[in-house]
Amino acid sequence: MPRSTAGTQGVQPVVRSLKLLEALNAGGTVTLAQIHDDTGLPKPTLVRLLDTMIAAGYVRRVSRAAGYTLTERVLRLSSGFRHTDLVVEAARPFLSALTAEHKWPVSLATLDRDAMLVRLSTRHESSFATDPDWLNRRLAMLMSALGRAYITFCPEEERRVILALLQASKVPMNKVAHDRQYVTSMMEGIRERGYATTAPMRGDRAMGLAVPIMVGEKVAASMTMRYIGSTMRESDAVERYLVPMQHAAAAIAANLQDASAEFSGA
Amino acid sequence: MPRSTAGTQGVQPVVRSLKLLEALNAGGTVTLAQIHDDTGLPKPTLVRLLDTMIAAGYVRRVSRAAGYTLTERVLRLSSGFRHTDLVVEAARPFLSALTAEHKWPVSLATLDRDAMLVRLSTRHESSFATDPDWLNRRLAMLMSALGRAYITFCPEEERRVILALLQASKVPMNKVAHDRQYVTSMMEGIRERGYATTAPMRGDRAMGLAVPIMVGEKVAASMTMRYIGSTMRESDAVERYLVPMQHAAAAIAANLQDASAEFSGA
DNA sequence: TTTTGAAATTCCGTTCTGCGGAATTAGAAT
DNA sequence: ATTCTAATTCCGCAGAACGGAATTTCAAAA
Repeated sequence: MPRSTAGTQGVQPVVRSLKLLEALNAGGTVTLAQIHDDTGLPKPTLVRLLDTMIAAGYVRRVSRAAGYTLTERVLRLSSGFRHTDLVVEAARPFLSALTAEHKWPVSLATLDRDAMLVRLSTRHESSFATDPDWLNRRLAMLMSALGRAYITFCPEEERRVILALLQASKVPMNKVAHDRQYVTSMMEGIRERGYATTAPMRGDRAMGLAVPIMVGEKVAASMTMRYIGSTMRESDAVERYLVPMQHAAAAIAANLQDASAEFSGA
Repeated sequence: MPRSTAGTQGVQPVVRSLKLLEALNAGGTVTLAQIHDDTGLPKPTLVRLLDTMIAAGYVRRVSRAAGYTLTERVLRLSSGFRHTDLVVEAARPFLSALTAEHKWPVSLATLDRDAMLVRLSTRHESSFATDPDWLNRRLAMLMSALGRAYITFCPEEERRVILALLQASKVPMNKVAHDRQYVTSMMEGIRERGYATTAPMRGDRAMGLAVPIMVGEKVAASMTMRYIGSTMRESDAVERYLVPMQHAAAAIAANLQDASAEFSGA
């Protein structure tokens, strides 16, 4: 049993107060009785918790009759959760599934200005740790499989902006952005084949096979499977993994659209 | 001392967990040490709280080294806080100030489909309670000062929709929407004078003096001062209160824009 | 206005839980 | 492999949270 659970399900007042906040969110302005019905918590307990939240500035008592309501301060409880995080959440189980079935680690990255930021990785779920952990690190746009998949499939307008940023960049890895010929033919190849690969690096045994996660015309993220080049040829990897990867990408995109509908409509 | 505070400021674990959530929001993915520095809470306590939140689904441990991060579930803690609530928050102190200075109650309403919903009132802060409390009730668009102020100053497109809704309505009070002549001349008068008044009602001693709260071209809300007609003529009320009301409206709009910038940009 | 009744709030003794310093362990870096 | 920092678990005490019962509040009815 990892992480002791001490017989109870965590710190009780915390669990209860989160329940309470969700109830307030659901109802707008709610009376004590309604909260009591929704949460099943005893009224004196609710009053105590509500008083605490009022003192902390998250809740206001409207009137005895109307009950309680949230203040704008609750926005601080989720303001740091960026929209791109939704992709990460939606993708998590699918990446795990891919790794469980095919064994290689899979990771996912989103655009971060002029590079790809690795947001999610199943490295620790795979026995075949290839690289050091790239989680939360930035990868070069034109050298990494993740970056190539992104820039190739993103809308024309966006691609133009990114390339301009890369050309203005002083980082050596971005120098290739000046080579129009190289960039264009690379992207043509990727579009044709439907996947991107890592640029060959000195002494890097790990190969990447990356596909975009498309939501409409936009690319929400890209994901890559990292395998060790010496164990199989690229054509073998493509034959085995490309279709599963593409299916996963489509499924993630579908989940994502459901999720955003849920939160913009409510 | 109203509402006992028992020597401490509320339920401790709740206060602490809210602090913790804010820290996680500020940092994205944060290590235990960072949270410790941010919040000043002891590490064992933080681990206990974090475990609780993980069990509840609001937090995930990324890795020992990278630390902890929020899950999409935190959106449930504030998803119920609608954008229009921001106006209410921003307006609150200004309405209180108006009532403190001029004694009459002031209230604020936002559009709710085809009527105005009273969102805020200083009725209980004024000695001169005029009406029963209209908080959270819906007022007729064309008869109330609040509704008239809104529909007169809102964008053309929006006005057309509202009028269509009113004409389709079966509520007797909305019948006047069919009288084009009446509606047009009423709005012309309001635009000229810069404020709206309540439609004269039988036996209603209370008079309203309402102005819009404009954010750009849009009307975020309208606010009205309610005074007793027999104590002064409309011209007196206008002379004394119109300019303060307009200033307050402008100040509220300014505050509001700051507030929304803070939360969309972060 | 007074009355009435339902609902919100406070009280307070009991108990159990949250607390955090110290000890331990995990894991990254070398 | 070794080292060393930072995360995590342990555990006995203190006092905080708990919630049933009593009380108060407030709005609507008379």
